[in-house]
Amino acid sequence: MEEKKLTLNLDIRSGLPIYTQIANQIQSQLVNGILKPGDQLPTVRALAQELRVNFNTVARAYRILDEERIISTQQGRGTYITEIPPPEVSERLRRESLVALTQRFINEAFRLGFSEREVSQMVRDNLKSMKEAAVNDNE
Amino acid sequence: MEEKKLTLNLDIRSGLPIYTQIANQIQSQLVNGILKPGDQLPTVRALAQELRVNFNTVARAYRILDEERIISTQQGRGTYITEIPPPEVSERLRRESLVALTQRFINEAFRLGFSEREVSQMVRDNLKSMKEAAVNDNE
DNA sequence: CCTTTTATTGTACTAATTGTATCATTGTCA
DNA sequence: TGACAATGATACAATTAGTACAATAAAAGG
Repeated sequence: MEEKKLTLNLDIRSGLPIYTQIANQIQSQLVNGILKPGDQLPTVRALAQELRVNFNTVARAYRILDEERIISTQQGRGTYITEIPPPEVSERLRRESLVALTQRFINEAFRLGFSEREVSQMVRDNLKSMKEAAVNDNE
Repeated sequence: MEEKKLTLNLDIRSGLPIYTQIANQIQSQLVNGILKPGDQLPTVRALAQELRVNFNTVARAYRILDEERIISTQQGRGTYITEIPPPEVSERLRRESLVALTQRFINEAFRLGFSEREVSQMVRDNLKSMKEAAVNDNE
């Protein structure tokens, strides 16, 4: 669950940009179970050296996967595979997990002495500021 | 009121720096009553060893909490939860803990692939059914 | 007891490692 | 050849680790 070698095969003639190839192959290795949630990916510089590529190209691949929430890149620390919503999980189980998650959240909030009003207000505010942040990202 | 074990859970995939995670969790344990005023926290080196982290990382977390007057760090002696949190501080802590709790909840829900709409709907439903249950209890 | 020594604890400063941002260069294709 | 996408170069910022130090407490010696 740590420090995989991460063997990638780049093909110059494929026509696909290098960063796309890197991103695709990491994603497919995750789907195939070669990479697992929690795994640390090589640093942008290490993988770049291995692939004989500029590290910004690797960083770009990582950024794509990060935006898709497949990995989590953290300045000063490294990049890690995140959990993925398992596609094989049924919609019913998915909903159930949200229900459970929500109940835990609300119970905890009540235990801290917050009112129903405070809780729903906080959820609204939080969702709103999140949406605004997303909008800013697109401008 | 002394020498708690202080169980913390670091998540490398959370995207938050370790020092932030440590500070947040100590703060929330105080709000939740797991830690109490006057409690001595582990030494920076002890907690660092336990978490497999450099002790400066723990020291940074402690410094953050110290600046917020939540703990008192004393060179040569140790670090302690502040004795009497001023009322405005404890109220602030209470609110901040709700913010943090809400953010964790929403992040987790998004990570599971739920939309903003689904999340807010689920919170509404859950609060509503809770209120109804409370009414039934009083009949 | 009091003083000196040693151990323990947090602090300060710096270095190393990591990802990010910005702009320049290259190459391809209409 | 001009525009645009891909890649490279360079400087930067954030996080964590390494080392030396200072303050306090505890232990030792007299």
